[in-house]
Amino acid sequence: MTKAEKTRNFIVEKTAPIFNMKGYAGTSLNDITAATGLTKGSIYGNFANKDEVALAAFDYNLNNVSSRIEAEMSRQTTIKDKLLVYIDIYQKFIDGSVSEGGCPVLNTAIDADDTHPELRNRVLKAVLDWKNKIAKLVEAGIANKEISADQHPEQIALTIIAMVEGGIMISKLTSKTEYWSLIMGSLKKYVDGLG
Amino acid sequence: MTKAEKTRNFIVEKTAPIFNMKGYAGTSLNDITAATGLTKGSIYGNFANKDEVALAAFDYNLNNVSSRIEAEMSRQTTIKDKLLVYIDIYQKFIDGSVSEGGCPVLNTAIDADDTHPELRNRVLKAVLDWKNKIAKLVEAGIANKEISADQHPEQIALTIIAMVEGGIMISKLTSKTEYWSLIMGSLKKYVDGLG
DNA sequence: CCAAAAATATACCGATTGGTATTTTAATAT
DNA sequence: ATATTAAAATACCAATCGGTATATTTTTGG
Repeated sequence: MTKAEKTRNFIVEKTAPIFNMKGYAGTSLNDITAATGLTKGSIYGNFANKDEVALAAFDYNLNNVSSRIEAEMSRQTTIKDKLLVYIDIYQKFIDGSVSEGGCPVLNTAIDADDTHPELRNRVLKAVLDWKNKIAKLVEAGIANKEISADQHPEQIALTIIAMVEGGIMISKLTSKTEYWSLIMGSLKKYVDGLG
Repeated sequence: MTKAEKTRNFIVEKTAPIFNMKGYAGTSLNDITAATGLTKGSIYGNFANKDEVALAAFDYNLNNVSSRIEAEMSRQTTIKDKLLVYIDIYQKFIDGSVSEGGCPVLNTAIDADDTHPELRNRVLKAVLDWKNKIAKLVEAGIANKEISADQHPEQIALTIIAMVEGGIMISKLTSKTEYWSLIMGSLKKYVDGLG
């Protein structure tokens, strides 16, 4: 890893939580230099512009959550347990014990969908990938009789994502982990009722 | 209504969709003057600062959705049908046939929760009021035997809000009304299963 | 250790930000 | 109709915005 690569990573690590909390328009270059301790010249020596930093920060934030989810999923044996890993993982993103600012998918979707096409495309891909991943899990669950055959994989995937992301919005806004538990209780019941 | 009141309303009407789409930090005073055709002097003659415009715009956007929901709810007779009015109402907010930028509660919650305490407090109150309103409906449903007595009103309220708001995020981001239909299909099933 | 190259810091740029003091225009009450 | 008041437009402000050219410092290969 060259010095430039190290610095690039360093900048992304330090600014990713800021972009996640303040959004693209709300994060200034002053925020970026303050968080890194670097100067504007150094930032622009490693990134062409603010957009590139924001895009890299989103990728970093997304990988941060999806890698944790993937790791936890591989520890689970049943499909239903795999579908429920979001509950524990995202709790940590809500209470701030892991990253700051909540879910980057939700934040970036709201932040960028009417304002920043490039960023929107990335989070769009993330949501579609997420949906397809869950749908495939459901198909596997149908194949091994864990889930009944009359279930609609895509619908289940979308419903799970909606409950998770909606739950994050509510719990983060209200700072009530109890609300997260209640909503996730409904999700458990939903997944349990799939077959 | 005095001239000043008229102008105030005019400014709020014109800028409300912009704040809903671009967020607080993303909406500049230039956006405001461009949307209204007024000058900065006129804006600041009617509002103390940008914050006041943003707060008034949120109130306007919130009232826009909640008044439509209330009107549609009063047309429904059963509790379950009342709980399902969000499906049709919010579809119009997603496809842009009514207002622009999606749900102001979701947008403002994500935009403000880490950045703008005053705006956050307003949307926080909106979500809690919304939750309490649904919980009361559920209690009425339990009272008239429409919903079984072992159901948890607050949990149901939070679950419905989560599914609606999560569904809005997905459907707006992907521009797929089909996804909205699928998620709302799950909501219907959920509400139907309450008793 | 030393020269070439790479990375960072400094100093600056025009444009835009939110906001204000003052002047001009429009509305209103007598 | 006119004097008074209210509202809107003009012209300005310092600060910050994203970005760049250049100088200085580090790193790296020989």
